[in-house]
Amino acid sequence: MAESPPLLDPVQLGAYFALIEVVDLLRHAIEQQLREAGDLSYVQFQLLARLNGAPEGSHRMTDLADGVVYSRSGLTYQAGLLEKAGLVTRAPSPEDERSVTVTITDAGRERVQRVLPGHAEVVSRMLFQPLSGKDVETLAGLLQPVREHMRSTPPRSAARRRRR
Amino acid sequence: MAESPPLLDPVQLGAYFALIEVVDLLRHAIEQQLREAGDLSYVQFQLLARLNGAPEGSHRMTDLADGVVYSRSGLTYQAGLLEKAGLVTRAPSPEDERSVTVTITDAGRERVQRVLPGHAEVVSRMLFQPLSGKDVETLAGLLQPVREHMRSTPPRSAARRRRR
DNA sequence: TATTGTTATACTCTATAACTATA
DNA sequence: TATAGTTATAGAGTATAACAATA
Repeated sequence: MAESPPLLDPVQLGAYFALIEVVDLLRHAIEQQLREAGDLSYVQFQLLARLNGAPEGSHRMTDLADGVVYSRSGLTYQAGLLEKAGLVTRAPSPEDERSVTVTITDAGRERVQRVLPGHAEVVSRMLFQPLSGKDVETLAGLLQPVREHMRSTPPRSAARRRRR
Repeated sequence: MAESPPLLDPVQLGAYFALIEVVDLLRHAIEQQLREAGDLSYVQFQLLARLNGAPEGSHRMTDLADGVVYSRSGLTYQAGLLEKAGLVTRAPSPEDERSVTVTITDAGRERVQRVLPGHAEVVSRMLFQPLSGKDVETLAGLLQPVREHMRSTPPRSAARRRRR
């Protein structure tokens, strides 16, 4: 049996560690800002923001889950919190009685607006301040293919994640 | 009052979203791998890895906390779990009786070794597969200054984080 | 039968505040 | 007084499995 070479070279390790640390610090700061400015968790903000950007301010639960949450029950839980807070409503979908349509309320839109400036400020200050415009383009250009690759690649132990 | 321009331009938004999504998916996959291969959470793995890389396999609690955990009690909790699992030991520091020195055990080192190949495989496959060697260098070069900037910048609401 | 969503439940993790002990 | 760490406690979030209803 041959000795397997290390799977990651030093440059890769550096990129990986930096990536994780940067996002960790950024995310922590954002979560604090969202909590203080609008009493929202990051997941809740993501859900609201997605609804806010949707044509009718609505999505089916299944569509909402995509990319934000990893289990159905997790989404039900978060949607329940948002509903209790009056930021969304839930109603059976007209076309498919099994589905639930989640809709953002006016209060929900206001909440997003209230939180947005501070959110952008944190991202701008922490992430983009040390980067030039050209840098940001480069960064976006590098991450785009990675994102697509991750989205399209079935998580190696598939079964478990049929439903995201 | 002047209308404030959006703080983030479309390219920045794209970079930001991609960054968050990529790390989110990556981290989720890694956490699954670590749990299955070695019954470790990411935080626990980070702590063990740091100890494993330390000169004597030891760190004071305070040093250990740095960058991995955001509250002292959180570290006590995780260190307690690792100790209960026999992966580290804790003992009062010789020089400063207030401090606790955490040391990785042989079992701890074995655990890290057991988990490492799979970890590297996930990172390699998910993150680096779509990137060229040159891309990785560029990415590392972009993230490095951001990382340093974040480390050196006091979190705007300082007081709360005197102790990390 | 397959899909959509909810519920019950159990568990992990995090954070705040109060506390102990040493410097 | 300040620092290092622990404990008690409470809360937020997540995931699995069992379930009900619709397609």
